[in-house]
Amino acid sequence: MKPGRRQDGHLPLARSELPIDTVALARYLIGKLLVREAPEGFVSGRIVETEAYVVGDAAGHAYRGMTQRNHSLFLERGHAYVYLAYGVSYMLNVSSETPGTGAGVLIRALEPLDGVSIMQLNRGVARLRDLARGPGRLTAALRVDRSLDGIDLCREGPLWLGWCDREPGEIGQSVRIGISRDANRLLRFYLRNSPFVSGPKSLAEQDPSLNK
DNA sequence: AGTGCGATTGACT
DNA sequence: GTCAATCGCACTA
Repeated sequence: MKPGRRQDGHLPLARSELPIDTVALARYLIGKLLVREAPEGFVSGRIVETEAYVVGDAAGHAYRGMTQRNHSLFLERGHAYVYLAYGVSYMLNVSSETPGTGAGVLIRALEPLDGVSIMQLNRGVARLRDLARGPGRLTAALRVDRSLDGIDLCREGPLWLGWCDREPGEIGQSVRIGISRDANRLLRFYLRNSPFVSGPKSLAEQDPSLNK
């Protein structure tokens, strides 16, 4: 890579490299790139926080079977499932497991890399740390909405996953954020020491057995 | 047809 | 720290 120049020639992740298992995929995606090619320009970020919504998970949208909303969760791994949460924020998931099985990984936070000025415009916020820290914030920064639901994230297009040549760093684990069912499982993964991670990172959260 | 409830965020005390 | 906004969905009747 040439010094002083951003490397934009990223390659999409090969689907064959994606772990089929949802938890393994959630870990795997930490440190990878999320790339958005929009009319406004090229935007990318490094994934620093994910959550697994596994098979048989009462907190998962596929728990009660396939519906019109969640059918993308049942696609072959590496497809986008986008839905509107609280009528306010779009959530971006990567489908996992084998075709016909409903499970996925929620992307919860990005470290902004390319297109920072575009993200600032989309978010109406200037501070780098606040651009994509949170699942609803990152979709706003990247202009991800239901129109991107179901697209293949393993090939170049409006939204895709890419390789990152930087070392991921140490990965932390904790309970998931904002859910009430199946709430004690350690299915959230994040880059330790990253300021771009959402939510608390207390010891107690990382290990609920420390709670009194 | 009506109801309750979120995989959240931003504004405010 | 608390709380309202906001709407699509799943469920009941």
